[in-house]
Amino acid sequence: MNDTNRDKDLTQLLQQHNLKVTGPRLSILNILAARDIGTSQPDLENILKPEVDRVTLYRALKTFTDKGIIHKVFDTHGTATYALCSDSCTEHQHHDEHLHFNCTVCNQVYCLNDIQFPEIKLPTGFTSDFMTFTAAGICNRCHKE
Amino acid sequence: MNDTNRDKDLTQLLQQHNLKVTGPRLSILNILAARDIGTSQPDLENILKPEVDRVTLYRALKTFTDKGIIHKVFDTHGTATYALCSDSCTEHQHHDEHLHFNCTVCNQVYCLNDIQFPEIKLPTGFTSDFMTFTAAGICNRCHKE
DNA sequence: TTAAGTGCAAAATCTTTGCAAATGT
DNA sequence: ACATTTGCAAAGATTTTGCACTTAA
Repeated sequence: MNDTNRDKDLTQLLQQHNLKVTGPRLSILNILAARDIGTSQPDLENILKPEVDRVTLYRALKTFTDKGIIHKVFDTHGTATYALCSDSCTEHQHHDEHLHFNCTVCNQVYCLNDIQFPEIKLPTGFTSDFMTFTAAGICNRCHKE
Repeated sequence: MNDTNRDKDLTQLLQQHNLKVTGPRLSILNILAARDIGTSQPDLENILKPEVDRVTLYRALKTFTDKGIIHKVFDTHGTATYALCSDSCTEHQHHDEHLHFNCTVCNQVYCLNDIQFPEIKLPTGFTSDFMTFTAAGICNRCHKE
């Protein structure tokens, strides 16, 4: 997809959620859309500096998360990374039950959508509505380099 | 186990790692040993306040983690919780590959040692040496209440 | 005795809040 | 035009660092 088409998509994405289409918001979404991996707030801050104010970034991430446009995935250090939601995410519920891979070299978080989530039987008395699975190691790009 | 025996164990635990046996350290380890669930730094801080200084707590948690006495487990909000290591953890490597359960009511983290870790096949080019699995939901105690 | 550990103060970070100015619709 | 969004400043919260005093061994 070329940049023009992506911008158009992202514009629609914002409009669909009754959010105004602004420069900072498009910049943030463009990065997330282009990278296709989870990106942390500090990383986004560095990429967008100094065009986008840090506070604007915080607020945009919160707004996007609340609206169901992006979701948080935590890397193995507990740092939040952000990624665009699939279409099935809504304002009220996120569907993010796939595996994640956190590369210890580039520290990015991959969504492994193709791998089936394992079946887990919890002990008696425990009920779960949300599960996360994260593997840490070295990704294919970092292996090659 | 009664408190006297536990103190003796924890004293030995510190000595085994060439750490001095001090009041703050025993207090921290006592809480972790008694609770048998992951406990966050803020929770520990409140429990130990005002006997133990916040800075001392930070430093003790870091020292214990470095020495392989405790390890971090992240809850589903990315907050670190701390739990005593099993014997197989060493200064050089932690073995914490069991399932965790994070109750959304009491927010505590349970280690589900009895449940087998699922087998996962990663995509080509990805290698992993560490995996985490966390289920979020309601624990058996909170269901009863 | 003395190296390790503690506690206080202060610095450095990280995150949120308030508000006036700018901007999208 | 007007509500939303932004950017700056400042407040608040969290974490780290420096250093003199204390304490376990």
